[in-house]
Amino acid sequence: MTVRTRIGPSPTGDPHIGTAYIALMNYLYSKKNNGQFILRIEDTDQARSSQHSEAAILESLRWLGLEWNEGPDCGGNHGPYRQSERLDIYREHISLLLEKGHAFHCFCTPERLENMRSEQRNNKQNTKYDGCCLALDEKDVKRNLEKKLPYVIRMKVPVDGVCQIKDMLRDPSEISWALVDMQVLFKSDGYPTYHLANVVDDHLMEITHVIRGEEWINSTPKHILLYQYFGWQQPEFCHLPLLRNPDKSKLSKRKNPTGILYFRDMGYLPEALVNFLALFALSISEGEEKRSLELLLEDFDLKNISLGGPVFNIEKLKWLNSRYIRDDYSADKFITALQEWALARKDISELATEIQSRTEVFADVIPLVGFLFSAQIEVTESNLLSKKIDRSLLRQFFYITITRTEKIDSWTISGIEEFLRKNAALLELNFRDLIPSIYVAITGNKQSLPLFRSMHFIGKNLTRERLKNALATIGNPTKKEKKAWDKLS
RNA sequence: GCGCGUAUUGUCUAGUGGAAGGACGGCUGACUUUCUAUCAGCAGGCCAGAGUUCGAUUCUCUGUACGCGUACCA
Repeated sequence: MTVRTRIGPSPTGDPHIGTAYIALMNYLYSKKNNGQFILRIEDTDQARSSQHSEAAILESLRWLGLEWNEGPDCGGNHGPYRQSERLDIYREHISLLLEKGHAFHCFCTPERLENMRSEQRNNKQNTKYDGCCLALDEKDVKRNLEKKLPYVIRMKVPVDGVCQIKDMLRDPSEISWALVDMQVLFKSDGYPTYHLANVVDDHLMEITHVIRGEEWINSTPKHILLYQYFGWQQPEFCHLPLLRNPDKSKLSKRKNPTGILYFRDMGYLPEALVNFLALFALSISEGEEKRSLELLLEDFDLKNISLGGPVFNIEKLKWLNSRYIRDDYSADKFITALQEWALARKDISELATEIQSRTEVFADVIPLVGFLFSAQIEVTESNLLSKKIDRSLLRQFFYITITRTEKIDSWTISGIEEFLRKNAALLELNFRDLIPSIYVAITGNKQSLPLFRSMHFIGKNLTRERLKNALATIGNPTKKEKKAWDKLS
């Protein structure tokens, strides 16, 4: 049997370094076993999915050099590879479950569910669907459907017994069925949830090994149960530990740069990033850690992976990157690569006339554009602060802006302006008064190239890093402040 | 709260029932006009407690910490 693995990113937000890590492990495992690696876009969340994000995912994975055998762009024999284009398939399968009595219609309103859960919490019970709609008979269901009441479809779950979860890297573990919720499989918008789509697709796409993050361990019983309901053989499961921040919390944008494209824009080399991520599964105890993808493949064994959540250590990544730059690049190649990075990574021409109009002689240009190409810029407290803006409010402005960048998807010039204005309005700050401080945070100077265009050029990830740096300079929020400010943002 | 998972230096890790090894980072020195790089060296560790044992970082139990889950998000 051919080994087939997959990466199933959901196109919500910036492609994440964690996705690269899981993708790499799937890629390496399939290659090691002469198998195939599939890319599937899991866009079942209509509200949050975007085309922009999907394009960014393909771009990032391609940049890393993780080529897939089948995917939404190149097709394959098991398509389509975008879940939003497979709705008929899911409908077919959900009615199968309905027929067999493994699933049921649920007409409970979100309000009722919310009340039910808070009551359960008050009684120190586990929150779990109470099975209210399980009592509905066929006639009730039919009547409700005719009334066009909104509904979801939930899976039935055994009342007692335990589910055993086998994992390639761990001892089998057990979870009692009593603890497993009657998961929604089909949402009221007619889209499947991850659980249904994932199982159906993995089966139909003949995925043999499901290698994914350990955040899925707890819902694995639901997946196992679905395989049983359908009468399918379940794949091998392998749950990988999640990447961590330096403080051991789950890797997050708030604390660390996590966008794959951020690393590209900062001048990391894809081979260095891949090498670095692969080190987590290599367990090379001695000898050279700098290894090409081919070399990595030679010694790759999923079993070597350490189960403790590894901290994403950017210092070591930088060291590896510098090794690649020194060892693998001639002076000529280095200059060429540098030029490509600086001028072709994004279209500097969008700023050309702005730069031009501020240039007396060419020598003016480098200091003027320096901030566009730097990872860090120097900012001082006195430059950031302004008489017109209260310090605490300015800190709050930076804080909510950082937080809110996570939620906006597109990053257009006009969108950026609107975004900043909204945040200012939220704090009842005069936007004009605020501008100088933002200039300093982003460019390092009170006067520079146009702000929104500059922010657009450096991108959302770097913008966030600059704002974080500015916030740290005038004082990170205390725990109390964080709590209060989080409510606003 | 409940469930699941994990635990070797600051970080990534190797390894073992009998003096814990490598890499990044740090520090010192050599080289270099300086800074890198390079070379040489130094410091730093088995989460805690109990049990089994002649002997436990390794086996068992308990605890602690951290993470994940507890959604019509994935």
